[in-house]
Amino acid sequence: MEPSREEVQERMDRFTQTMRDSGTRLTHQRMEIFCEVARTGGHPDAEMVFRRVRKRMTTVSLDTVYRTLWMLNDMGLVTTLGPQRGRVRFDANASPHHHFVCTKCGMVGDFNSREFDDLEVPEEVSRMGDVATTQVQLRGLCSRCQKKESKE
Amino acid sequence: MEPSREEVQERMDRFTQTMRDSGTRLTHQRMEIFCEVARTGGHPDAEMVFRRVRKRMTTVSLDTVYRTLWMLNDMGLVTTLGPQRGRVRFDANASPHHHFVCTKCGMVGDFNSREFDDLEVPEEVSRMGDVATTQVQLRGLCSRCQKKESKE
DNA sequence: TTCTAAATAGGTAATATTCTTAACTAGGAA
DNA sequence: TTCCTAGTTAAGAATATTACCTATTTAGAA
Repeated sequence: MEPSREEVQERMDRFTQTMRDSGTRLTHQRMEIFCEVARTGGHPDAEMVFRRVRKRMTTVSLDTVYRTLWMLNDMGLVTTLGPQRGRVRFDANASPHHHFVCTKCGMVGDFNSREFDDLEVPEEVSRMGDVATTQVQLRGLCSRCQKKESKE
Repeated sequence: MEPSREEVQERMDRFTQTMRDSGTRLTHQRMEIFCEVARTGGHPDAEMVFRRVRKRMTTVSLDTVYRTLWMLNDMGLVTTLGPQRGRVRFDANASPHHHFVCTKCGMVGDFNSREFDDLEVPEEVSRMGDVATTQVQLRGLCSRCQKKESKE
C-alpha cells in the first residue's frame, strides 16, 4: 500500500509549490513532517509521525508536529479522517443518511439521498471485510464560513 | 432538524428491544442518555449529552455517559461521526479515494472507485455550503476482526 | 551577510477520555 | 414481596491528547 517513488515525489513537489505560493516558510521540520506522511501508505496519527520524524530530527517537538499537520490540513495538503479536530460526536439516526462536513468549523449537516444509499460496493473492498453501512461524506466550506471569508 | 415525536418513539422502542434481546440492563441512566441523543437533531459530543442529562439526573457522571455512548455504539444503536475512538489520523493522498473503516478495531483501508468519485451532489446540500470533495465511507467488520469473533 | 518576522523547542497547561474501587441497584429467585 | 448478586454506577484519580507560552533559532528578503 506504500505509494510509489514517483507518487511521493509528486506530493513533495505539490507541497513545496503550495508553500511557496502562500508565502509560508519552508522549514526543515515542515519538510520532514510532510514527507513522513506523504510516504506512508497508511493513516498515521500525530504521535506516529512524531516518533518517526524524531529518528532523523531528534529535537523536534510533538507540538510542532501537531501545528504542522493542522497547517497542512488547512492548506489542503493532507486531510484528516472523519470530522475536524475536537471531540467524538454521536448520532442516533439509524436510518441511512449522509453528511456534509465543513472543513473549517467542523459543522455537520445531514441529508438523504436514495442514490447514495444504494451504492454498489466494489469487489476490491470485500477483501478488506464485510460492509455493513455506506455513508457519503461531502466536505467543503459551509455557507456561514463562506460569508466570514468574503468579509476578510 | 429535530426528529419528529414518532421518530423519537421509534428509536426508543428499538433501544429497549435491543437492550432486552442482548440481556443488558435497562438502567435509568442508559434510558436518559439514549433518549437525549435520540431526540437531538444534531451530533452531540459526550460533554453535551452529559450537561443535558444532568439537568434531570443531577448525579450522573461523565464517565457513565462515555461508557454508555460507546456501549450504544457497539450495539449499533448510535454511530460516531468518522472513525472510532482514538486520535485524529492524517492522510496525504491528494487524489480522490475512499475508505473502508472497521467499526471494531478502527482499521482503515483505502480503495479507488471511478463511480464513487463522480457522484452527483444533491441539490439539498448546496444550501449547506460549497462541496469540495466527495468521499465514501464504508463501515463494517474487517476480516481480521471477523476471524477473532468467530473464534469466541 | 545582516536583519526581522515567523517558527521552533521544551516546559507547562488545558482538555478529553478512561480506569479504579467501593457502593449501589435492576431484575431474577425464593 | 424480600433477598441476592452480577452488573452498573459515582467520584476521584490517572492517562492521553492537544494547545499555549516564551526564549531562542532560522528562512528568506534586502
